[in-house]
Amino acid sequence: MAYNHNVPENCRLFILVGKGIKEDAFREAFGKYGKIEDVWVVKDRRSNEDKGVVYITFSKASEAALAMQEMNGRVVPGHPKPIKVLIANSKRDGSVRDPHEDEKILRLFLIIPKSMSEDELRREFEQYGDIDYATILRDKNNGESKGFGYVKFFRPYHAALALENCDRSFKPKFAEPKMPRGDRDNDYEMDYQYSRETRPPGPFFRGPDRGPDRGPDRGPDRHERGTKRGFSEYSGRDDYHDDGPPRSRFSHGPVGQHHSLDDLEQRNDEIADLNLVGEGPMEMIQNYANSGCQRLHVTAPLGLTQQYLTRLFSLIPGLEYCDLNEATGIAYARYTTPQCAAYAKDKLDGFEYPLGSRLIVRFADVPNVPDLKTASAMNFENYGIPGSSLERDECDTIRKAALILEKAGINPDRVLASDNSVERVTYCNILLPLPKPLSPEDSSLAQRLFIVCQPAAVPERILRDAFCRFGDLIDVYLLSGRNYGYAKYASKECAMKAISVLHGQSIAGQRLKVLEAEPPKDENRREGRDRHDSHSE
DNA sequence: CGACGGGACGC
DNA sequence: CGACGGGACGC
Repeated sequence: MAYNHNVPENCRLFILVGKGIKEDAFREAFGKYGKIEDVWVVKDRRSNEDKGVVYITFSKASEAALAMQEMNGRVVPGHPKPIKVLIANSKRDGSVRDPHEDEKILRLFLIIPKSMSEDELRREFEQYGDIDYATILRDKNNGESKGFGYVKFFRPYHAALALENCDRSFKPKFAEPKMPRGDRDNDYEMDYQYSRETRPPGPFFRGPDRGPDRGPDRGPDRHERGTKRGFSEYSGRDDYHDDGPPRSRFSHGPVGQHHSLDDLEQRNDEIADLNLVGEGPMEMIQNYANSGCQRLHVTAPLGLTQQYLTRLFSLIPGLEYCDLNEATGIAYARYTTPQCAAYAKDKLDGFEYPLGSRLIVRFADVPNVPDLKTASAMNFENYGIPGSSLERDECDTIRKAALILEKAGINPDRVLASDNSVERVTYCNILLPLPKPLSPEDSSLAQRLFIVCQPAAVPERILRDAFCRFGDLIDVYLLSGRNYGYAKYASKECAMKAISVLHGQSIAGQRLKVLEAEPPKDENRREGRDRHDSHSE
């Protein structure tokens, strides 16, 4: 536990190769899927010969999962044999293979608000990819939620994306495999499920060439990738290898700064998945009513830059230009067809960008008729709060789009101010210091703050973004269903700084009170050294 | 088919 | 006024 506790789970690949391993070729081939932290070519201790194994550690599980998905069964330049790529066991587990080890990379354990239904849970997580099941554990007697549950994906990449991007209050972890016992033997009979043959043609998918090493017993070639996949319909890890990007969900591709703008543009059609299932994106755009207007009028939050806005609007196919007056926050964007423009308006109006504020998108050349959606888009303080005036579909759309942005290396959460020690964030009335990393969850608590949001609660991600900026933040949360809560800091100085800056300010439209917390209600006194425990053991 | 180096570091 | 969160899977 000394050096290990900050490495994310499932971010290391175990790769089977032949001898004669060239490390650089691996760095080159795998580097495009993410940030490589370590490459280790395993050699025999005495003879110094390759053992045919390479470990590659990525900075995140999603990068490793994507690399596995894309590289398994492929040939690395300079190496004759196709490689096999697996998520490595933790060092602790050694080489033992759990019969249900896929659960370690497909299934998440989650803390779930008691009020949330399984349907809501599923909807919340299916933005990251296809879900096998979403379950909430309930009390056997009264059916009440126990406050936790599981979501299982079909692909490790999607599980990792969910883990890394879902609201932190879910406290997501990769689930430990746990099987009632003895059941699901048929797991081992069905194999295949995903194969290259089911991949549609097109630039985002590798050609129909089948990897040379698919193994002899892949089962029938044609297999539909329907939505009704059963519980135990796949088994070996091979199933999610080698399958290219997922189809009916957008795939985010490489993550963060490794994602080039070109990659982004290549994935234009995937944004069409924002809220539609079934139709192809182009068809869908064609089906938009011809408003007769190709030009959009955009009202952007002050501080948003030309570059970011252009990147956002170019996610919708057909952008001709996007010109922002950074002084006024007014932009005009033009698309090649009225349908594209209508599509862009539909997708981006009300879009939360950056965190805590929204874009307003109108047709530029027709009379401005405010509609319901616009009205709700403007009161951002309601976003994400139960009873919000936003329809669920809209929230989903916004979340999905924000996710795409993040994966594209655009940070939707902040807009830099000219001074580079503080920045303007549109959810807050004052300039704030730049975000700082959180302290590990097991850090020792130095100071607790009591927070009140008046009159209503503020989404947790916004609180986190605000309170982390003073450093050493361990956690911040509101009590469920309440407008008050706590922030925990690992140092008193940082906590006091948070009070001095944030107390009395406005966050997402709510007035904030930030005070030193009183000691917890009925906590066992850890004072002094009196340990006159009468209990044995 | 198939599994683990080096360096790590607060007292 | 506004005070204390949740954590592993059916018998």
